[in-house]
This record gives sequence, C-alpha cells and structure tokens, in this order.
Amino acid sequence: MGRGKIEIKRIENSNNRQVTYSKRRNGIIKKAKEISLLCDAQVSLVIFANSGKMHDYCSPKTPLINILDAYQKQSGNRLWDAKHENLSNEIERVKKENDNMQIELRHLKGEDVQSLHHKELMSIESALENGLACVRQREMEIYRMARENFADKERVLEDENRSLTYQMHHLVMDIEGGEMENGYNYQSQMPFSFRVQPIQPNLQERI
Amino acid sequence: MGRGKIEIKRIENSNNRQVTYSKRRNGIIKKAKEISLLCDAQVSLVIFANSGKMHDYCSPKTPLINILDAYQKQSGNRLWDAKHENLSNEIERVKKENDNMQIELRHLKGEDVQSLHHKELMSIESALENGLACVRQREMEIYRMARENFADKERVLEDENRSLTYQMHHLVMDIEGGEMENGYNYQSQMPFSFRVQPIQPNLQERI
DNA sequence: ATCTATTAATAAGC
DNA sequence: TGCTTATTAATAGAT
Repeated sequence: MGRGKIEIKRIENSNNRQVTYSKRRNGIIKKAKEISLLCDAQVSLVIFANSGKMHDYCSPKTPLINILDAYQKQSGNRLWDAKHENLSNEIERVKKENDNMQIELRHLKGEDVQSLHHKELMSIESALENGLACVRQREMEIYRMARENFADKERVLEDENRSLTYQMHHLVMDIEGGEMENGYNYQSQMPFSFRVQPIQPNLQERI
Repeated sequence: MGRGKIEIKRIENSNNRQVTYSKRRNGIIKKAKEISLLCDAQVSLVIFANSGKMHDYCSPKTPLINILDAYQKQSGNRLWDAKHENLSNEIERVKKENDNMQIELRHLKGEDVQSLHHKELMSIESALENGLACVRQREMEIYRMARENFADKERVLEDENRSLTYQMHHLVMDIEGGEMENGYNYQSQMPFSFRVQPIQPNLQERI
C-alpha cells in the first residue's frame, strides 16, 4: 500500500526505516484505538523504536496493570508474579520466625505458661535460671568495677587533698611568719574560685 | 475500507461487532509483526475481547517482562514496582521486629550481657525473676494436680482391693465350709487371668 | 470462511 | 517531521 510494494523484512536504509516506523506506529495506535472503540475491546500496546523511544496506547477506563494482570492469568506467563511470590515467601518465613520468638519470649516472661507441660516448663526454668545467673554475674562485675573506680578516684582525691593541705599549711606558716619577702600577697591576688577552700569542714581541724 | 464507510463508535449489533473484532484483531497483530520486522521495533500487544478472550503479540527475542520493565522506567508508570516496594517494606519491618526480639531473647538468656548497663540489667533481672516465679508456680500447679490425680487413683484402687478382698474372703469361706450348694466351683471355671491375685503380698496377710 | 467493492494505510517523493 | 499521491492493504457487508 504505497507507491510500491515492499517486502516485509528489515529496512536497511536507516532513514527510510525511521520514516516507516513513525507512519506505521501511528497507524497501529490508530487501529488500536479503533478496535477498542468499535468492539469494546481492552488493548494494551507498547512500542519501542530501535532508538529506545517509547510509545504506548492503553484502552480507556482500564489501567494497564489490570490488563496485564489478566494477561498473566490467561496466558500463564509470569510477569511479576514470580518476583512477588519470592517476596511473599520471604515475608511468610520471617513472620513465622517472628511468631516462634514471640512465643519463646512470652514463655520466658512467664506468660502463657498455662498451656505448658512439665518438660517444657523444666527447660524454660533452667533457661531462666541460667539467664539470671549471667545477668547477676554481670551486675556484680559492674558493681565491682564501679567500686574499684570509686576507690581509685577516692585515692586520687585523698592525694590531692593531702598535697593541698600541705601547701596551705606552708602558706599559712609563711603569712603568719611575718611580711612576704617580696611584698606580694598570693591569696588576695588569686581569683576567688581558685582559693583553697576545703569542702569538708573537718579537714580544717586536721591542719 | 470496505463496502461502506463506518463511524468509529461502538458497533451495536453484537454479531457484527464480533466479526469486526476478529478481522481487525488479526489486522493489528499483523501490523505489529510487520513494524517489529521492518523497523526493528519492540512491540508488546495484548487485546482482550469483550467476551474475555485474549490475544497477544510480543516481538521476538524480547520477553514481555523486559518490554514492560522498560515501559515502567520510561513512562514513570508503576506497574508492579509499587507492589514490590510495599512487600519489600513489609519485609524490612518484620525483620526489624525480628532483630529486636532476637536481642531481647538473647539478653533474657544471659547472652550478650557484656554490653548492658546497670539499669538495663535491673529490668532484665526483674523480668527473669518474674518469669521464674510464674513458671515455678505453674510447675507447682502441675505437681499438685498430678498428686491429686494419683491420690484419686490410689483411692479407687484401694476400694477395688477392699471389695475384691471381701469377695475372696467369702469365696474361701464357702469353699472351706463344705461342698458348693450347687456343686459348682467358681474358681476353677474362671479364666486364670480373672482370678483374684492380690498384687501386694502383705494384703494376703490381712485376710 | 470467502468474496469483492470500497475505504484506509502508506511508500516514495518533495 | 508534514503534505501529496499513486498504489497496496485492510476490511464491511454480503454470501
């Protein structure tokens, strides 16, 4: 249908091919529209040119996804169903794992134990005892570490105190012993916050 | 193109519609094949008749799924991507839940407690103590029920024994007291397994 | 299905 | 691309 008949095989001339593509693409899309209107048919048409450009037609009132869903069902071809199935299976698997853990957790917390029998209870009990032992051991460890840490700090503070006390003692002696040799009053020049202020009142008594 | 021109609108005569559908469907599929051959185009065509019957064409060497995948990318239309996303999110959610439970379980079992601090340990400890209390309570319950059950059975057996003993006592008296009045020897006619055989030897002494 | 008068699509040229 | 036109292809209606 044209000035000459053409063989139905790849058009080698790239320009001709492109022109023919445009014309025929429009033709097909027109035909698709027509059949869907004339005959109440659902049509899904997607065309990719060699260049990668895409055109498509989908009959109105029917989302493409529905047409393709129906296509999957009728043709038995799996488009995305296979992927979906894998994901769904994964969800199932993980949910099952979840449920099992949920149950185990509840049992360990002493919930839903009415349904359990001797043997199960025994194993839960021993798990709990073991857990308790571990947790308490860890608590003891923390306690011990805290105490050691505290003892260290205490020792450091005591050393510091001793040193300060010693310094203060000498300072007081210097002041009481008459005028400064260089006429300088350390205490009064020091910012207030740096002055030695024993926190525990009874430390003063020890001086 | 035919004996008369037709308006492009739904053909009301159902027979005509069906005939036109068949003819035009073949036409479109032929055109699809031609353009894909002539112009190196990728074509996906799915047509559903009003009746529900489906026909399709897909250019060779390109699985439909690939064409549609490309369609999704170019058109921005989400066919199955949306569903995939939902499922993937669901998996993420459930896995996270899973991980949390996993951690809680491990802690309750006394594993990985090295990383825990005082406050967490305290709450786990109290959960464990509570669980232990519940489990032990349930065990006691089962123990009590079992004992009661056993006591019941024991009582029934004792009653049975008493009754049998009584019967046997009378039977022995009858036999020792001379010939049977009706000349019938119950014991010897009874199948061996039904004969009264006290299980506890000392029961015999009580007779 | 098949036929065929008629319309529609389109190849080639511009 | 768009327009034109000679030519082929598709198909409406009848059988």
